[in-house]
Amino acid sequence: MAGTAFEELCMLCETLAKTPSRNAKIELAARFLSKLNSPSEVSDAVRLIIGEASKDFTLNLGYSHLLKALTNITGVGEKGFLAEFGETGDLGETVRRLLEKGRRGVQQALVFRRPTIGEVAGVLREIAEISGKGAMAKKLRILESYLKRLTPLEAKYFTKNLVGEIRHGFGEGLMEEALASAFQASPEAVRNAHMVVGSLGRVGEILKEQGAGSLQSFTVKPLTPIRPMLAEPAQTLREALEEHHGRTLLEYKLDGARVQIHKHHSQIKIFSRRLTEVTKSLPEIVELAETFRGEDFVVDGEVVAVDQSGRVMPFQEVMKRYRRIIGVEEALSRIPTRIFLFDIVYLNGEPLLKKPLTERRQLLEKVAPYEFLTPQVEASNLEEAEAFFEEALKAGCEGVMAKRPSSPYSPGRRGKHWLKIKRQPEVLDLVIVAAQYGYGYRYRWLSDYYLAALNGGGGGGRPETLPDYIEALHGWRFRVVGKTFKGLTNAEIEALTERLKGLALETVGRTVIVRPEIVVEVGFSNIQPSPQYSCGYALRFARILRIRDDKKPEEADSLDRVKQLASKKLEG
DNA sequence: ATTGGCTGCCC
DNA sequence: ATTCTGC
DNA sequence: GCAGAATGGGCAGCCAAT
Repeated sequence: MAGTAFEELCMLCETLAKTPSRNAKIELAARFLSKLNSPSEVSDAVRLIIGEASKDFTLNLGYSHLLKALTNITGVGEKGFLAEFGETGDLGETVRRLLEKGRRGVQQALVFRRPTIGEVAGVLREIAEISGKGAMAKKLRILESYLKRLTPLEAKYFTKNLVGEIRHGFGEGLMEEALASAFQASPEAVRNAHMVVGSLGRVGEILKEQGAGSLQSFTVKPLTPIRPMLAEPAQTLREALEEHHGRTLLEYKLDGARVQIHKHHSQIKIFSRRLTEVTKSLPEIVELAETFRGEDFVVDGEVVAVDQSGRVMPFQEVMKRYRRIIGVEEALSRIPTRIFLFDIVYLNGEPLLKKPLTERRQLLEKVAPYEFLTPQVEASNLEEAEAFFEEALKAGCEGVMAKRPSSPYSPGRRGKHWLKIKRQPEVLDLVIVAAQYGYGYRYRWLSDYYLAALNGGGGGGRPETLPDYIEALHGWRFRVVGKTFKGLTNAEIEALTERLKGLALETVGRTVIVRPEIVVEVGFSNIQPSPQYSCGYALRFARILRIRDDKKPEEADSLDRVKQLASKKLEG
């Protein structure tokens, strides 16, 4: 049977974008999916509708390559591209409009047979598979030839899939519902299968091929990663205790990287939070896992970097190990790691997802020696909880996790079974020295702000980066220590945009450098050494807490204060 | 052989 | 990762 | 309360340019 046209999928996406009601979106998508011809077509369609394709295989092709290809096809340069982009804030829509204005090489899209869903997915797969010398040129050639033969509408959604931003308000969660509706399965069964197999496209394929009944057999099995269970943020320990009815299990929340360790017979694999394999980067963890008891198991934990004396090192240090595949041996001795396990979801033939946490913890204690487990206490009052929290901070943690003792392991879910309580953010008053126009629904607003501290001297020299240039324009009176788009409501962003436009000094691309007059109170979790900002410091997880109209820029915090806070952290 | 731009993935 | 917003 | 959107700093890897 002939495949369904990709254009039909594009039209569905256009309708989804215009439909606000979630239920209506689900019905539209379900109707579309149930019409499709084959399991592989369902798989491809699901991926292309929610943008899973670009995440499933790595394209190594993005914005700049797209710009290059577009320049070759339409003759429009970066300026023309930015001008068009500024009209909508959407890459896909920009491509559509530019192609409508005309392309070189008299490639009439209509001359070609319309590509099917399977063909478009195949091209993306093809692009992903190219590597080695000359790879970029080859990828670009394919991209260009494809952009030439697609209609503008098709090119829009091809582009959106390329860069992975679909932006029609229809993501994984709603696709799960749509698949359930299209194939008469329960949403829970679809969700469960998704969490275990990792890809919704694959779930759709199975549904089309084997029907809804087949989903029941899906559960954890060693060497196939499942999506890790997630935690919801909570403000206070009190809140966590209340949520868990006065009795909760507290664990260290370490600032490392999530790992899922699988053992099957003698084979060991380690997976990251997003299910990529990191086994080769962590040979010492593999060696360690070989000593654990249990023929087959799947355990969940956090890997952190430690120094020679075993003290937990900052997050940046693990990252030097985490996805490294070149020079692993050398890095191994330079940056030792340590594993902290906190859960087990499979042991010797038996999935443990439905067992209560307390029971899983007991099994985990039988599998791995105590020193490799995350410290855990049971707290039934605030004093106990606070004492443990303090202890966790002293040990170098970002805070604690609070887990409901009876909770099952719900892969990929973020719920109140697991709560994370982080230490209070640190605060600085900083000056907005520049702002950037946003993307998507924020494209008309200056929604992203460069934050700077007062300079006590230093700086100067030839500007090399945009932050340098901003600092130079202000006579190096301020030093940029971060950038944020978080914390303000849309109404506040809109109002701030108007104020900032009135303070504009110079525009560079989509960035507006402004007179340094607006002071904001900024919360953040950390100050880290920065290779990016020339002052050498950067804020982690910065967000605006409030606008300080009561403060003048010269009353903002200084770079010296930033330095002090950073070094205090190191001693602590 | 090194450097730099870019992407993808950690948080 | 964090934050806000519409359903 | 959930799902989705918008976007941060910094790391390694890959490839192209020098």
